[in-house]
Amino acid sequence: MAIRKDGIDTRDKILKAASEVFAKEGYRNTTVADICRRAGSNVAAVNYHFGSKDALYVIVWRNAFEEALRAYPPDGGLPPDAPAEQCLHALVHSALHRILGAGRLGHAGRILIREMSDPSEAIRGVFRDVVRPLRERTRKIIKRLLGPNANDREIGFCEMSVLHQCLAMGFRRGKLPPGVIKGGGKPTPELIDALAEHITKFSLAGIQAVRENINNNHT
Amino acid sequence: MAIRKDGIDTRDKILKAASEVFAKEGYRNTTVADICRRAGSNVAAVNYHFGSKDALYVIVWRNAFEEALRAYPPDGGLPPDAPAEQCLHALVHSALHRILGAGRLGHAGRILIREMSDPSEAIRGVFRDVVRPLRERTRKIIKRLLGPNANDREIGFCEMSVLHQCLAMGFRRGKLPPGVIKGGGKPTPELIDALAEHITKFSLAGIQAVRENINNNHT
Amino acid sequence: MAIRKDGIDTRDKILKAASEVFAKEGYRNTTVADICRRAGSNVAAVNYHFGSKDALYVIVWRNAFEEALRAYPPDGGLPPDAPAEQCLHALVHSALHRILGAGRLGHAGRILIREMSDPSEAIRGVFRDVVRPLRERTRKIIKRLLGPNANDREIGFCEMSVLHQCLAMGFRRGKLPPGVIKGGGKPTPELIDALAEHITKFSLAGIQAVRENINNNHT
Amino acid sequence: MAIRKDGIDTRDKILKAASEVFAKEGYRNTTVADICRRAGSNVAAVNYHFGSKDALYVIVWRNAFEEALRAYPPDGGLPPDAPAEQCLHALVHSALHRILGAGRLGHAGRILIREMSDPSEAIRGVFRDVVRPLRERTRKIIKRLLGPNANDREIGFCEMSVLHQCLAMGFRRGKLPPGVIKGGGKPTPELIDALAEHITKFSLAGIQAVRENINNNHT
DNA sequence: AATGAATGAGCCTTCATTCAT
DNA sequence: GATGAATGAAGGCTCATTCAT
Repeated sequence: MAIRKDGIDTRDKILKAASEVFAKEGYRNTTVADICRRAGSNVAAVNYHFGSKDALYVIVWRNAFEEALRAYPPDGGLPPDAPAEQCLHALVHSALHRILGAGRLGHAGRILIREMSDPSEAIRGVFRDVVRPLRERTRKIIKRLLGPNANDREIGFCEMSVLHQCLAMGFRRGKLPPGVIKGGGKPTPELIDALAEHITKFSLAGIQAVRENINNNHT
Repeated sequence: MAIRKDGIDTRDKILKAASEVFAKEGYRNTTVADICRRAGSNVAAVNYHFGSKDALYVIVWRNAFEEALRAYPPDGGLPPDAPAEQCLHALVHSALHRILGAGRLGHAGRILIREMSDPSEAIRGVFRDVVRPLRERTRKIIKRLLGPNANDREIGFCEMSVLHQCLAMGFRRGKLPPGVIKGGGKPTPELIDALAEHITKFSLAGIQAVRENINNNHT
Repeated sequence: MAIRKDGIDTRDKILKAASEVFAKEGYRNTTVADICRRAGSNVAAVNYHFGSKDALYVIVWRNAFEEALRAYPPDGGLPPDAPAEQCLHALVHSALHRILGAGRLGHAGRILIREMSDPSEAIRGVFRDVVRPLRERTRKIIKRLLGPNANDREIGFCEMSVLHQCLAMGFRRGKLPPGVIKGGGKPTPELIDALAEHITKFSLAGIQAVRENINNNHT
Repeated sequence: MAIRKDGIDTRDKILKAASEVFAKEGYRNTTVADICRRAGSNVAAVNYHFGSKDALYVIVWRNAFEEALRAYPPDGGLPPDAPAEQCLHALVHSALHRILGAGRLGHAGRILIREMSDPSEAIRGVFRDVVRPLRERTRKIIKRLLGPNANDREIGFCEMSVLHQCLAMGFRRGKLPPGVIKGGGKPTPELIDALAEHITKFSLAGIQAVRENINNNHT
């Protein structure tokens, strides 16, 4: 019944525009007018389709994260009983792609980073839902790598070491420091892969060192 | 020529209030009224003393950073020819204290983190002036640890690994994940020290692994 | 030429919904969306069927009033030459039922009251058409009760005394003051009848007093 | 220190403008812009001085009512033990002046009437505080006039009969029906006095009739 | 005949800044 | 030197209405 193509189009256009602007500018810096201008629609359109700026933000966020998780699942397609080293690599690899990826696929990471340092009231719930599982997964892998003698603090520290190497990439807003890439431009997929390789190797060595330390102290 | 004591007081009170609120809420979430209410002065005071919200922000930022650097110098008081391992520890230790420290001394770190993920136009210049030297210092230490065969990319990657483990702490806004500290509260100086210990050890092992890899590839 | 049954249905549903909402919330507090939600139709329906919110309001008003007048005619079915006392009672009785009556029949009264204190431009015409005859009828009855010596002011005052006792009930929005009815709830038909009884008796005594006063002054 | 005359002036101008517009148009129909235009100030002034439209409304309301009560106290300056007939007259007289009075003194009544038929959420509390005492006073007088045998319903009915004759005048928004005053214009103080006279006499007769009825039924 | 989509005008409020003392 | 008052430029949202099917 009177399904108008442009109805869906406008909604999607707004969603697209919003995810771009939110990712780039953050919640507070983005105005509804910005989004609508970019989507080529009227200011009232956001409210019509989503109810409020807040609600739009939540939807954009959820969409972006789900899409990114689909494109780069944290298990990298590995079986649950794969070696912990491979699991760690898969985790790091997918996280980096989500955070640094170009286009839509990078929005999730960028929004996430913003939320971490500047949480919008609107989104705490979503945030928790999405970040906790990731942390759990990391934790499990770390546990396997540290062995049975590790205590909570040691696990927690290693968890932070690994995750922070990935998350902090979001700071750079897609730009790597000079020296790593000529001109400090945006990272190519190949560079992201190399970075994942590095972080994995770096972290495995770090974790191994912690493990040895634990075992020495226990004997 | 009596120096207007309370003039200076007001200025200082605003500076103090501003650094607290900016650190906690970020630039855009902070209103001039917030600051002035907290400083016990009136809304016009900010503009009167500093010209604009922007200018106040820049000053707050510079002050906070300089104060933090004085309190926790990145060289930790070590002589320039100290062993690279000690230098790395000093670097990490001071960075963590600047970022996680309680009270005024933590403001610098928190403002820094915010700026990284949400740069205010007002501050790009200051930002560069302040961050680059730190990066240079880190780079030099990494270079010494990696040996003469390391190329720019390898150095850059390790530099990021180390710095990001520190910087990302700012995300947490002073709260560590559960398991590391009971209740996820604010970190004590002791905990910060332990964390510095961990990051240093973790990173040295990571760097060492990278170094071995380099040498293997070169033979 | 099948008559679009659901077309009429929609129109009627809107009319019903509108009369309820208008009576309860008043013209300005009612949104077209409110009405359409309640009618189970879409926002465009009001404009489609009635042209505008204003036009719908006018129609609702007229309908409600005519329906109420049919259900409770001001003459109460009395012959024109019935005793003035009975006519007064019939008038009061029907007015109270129109104003306080439950369901559709009360809408007319409630809308009327609202219009009196907050006239919408849209309706002045209708309002006059509908109120004037009532006033005329009241006036005639009062005249008979006051006798031939009453002047316009005396008639007008008594007219107001009687009508206002009825009309002001609309203020209460269907709730009577505590003491009159337990819990201050909505009036039952029996209570309305009792109230009509009271107002009639009260007013007849009042009018009689005015009449005596007139006659004393004239002698 | 730096008391600016115009500060107070603006606040007062807004208060004045607001009480006029609110009384004339009601809460919902009045825009902040209307008020400020009338007060010759900026739209932001309302928020600056009063915090919100709601808060302004509450203040206007309270002011208007208090001022009106001061100008026309419900006891009319009578001693508490004055004859009930005189008390009733004083009550009616003052109520009518408050409701029909010209200029500022009439605003209270007009706002009151609006609130009765179209309550703003903002004001329920104030409303109760202000109306209940009046009702109590009326009730006491009625009780004295009805004698000891009256029950709650009889008292309540009479209370309504008296109060409604006064309150409903607010409907007219200052205009009396044709016949009472040439041209249906605004009531003069003299006319208001005459009306008070009428309502008192009318009501005393009504109450007396109710009383006789009570006593007949009790024997 | 009917409707989901879209719009623009308008409203209340916030806020950095300026004014006048 | 300092401040209470005042402002204008947005910003988010509501709503009656119009558009396109």
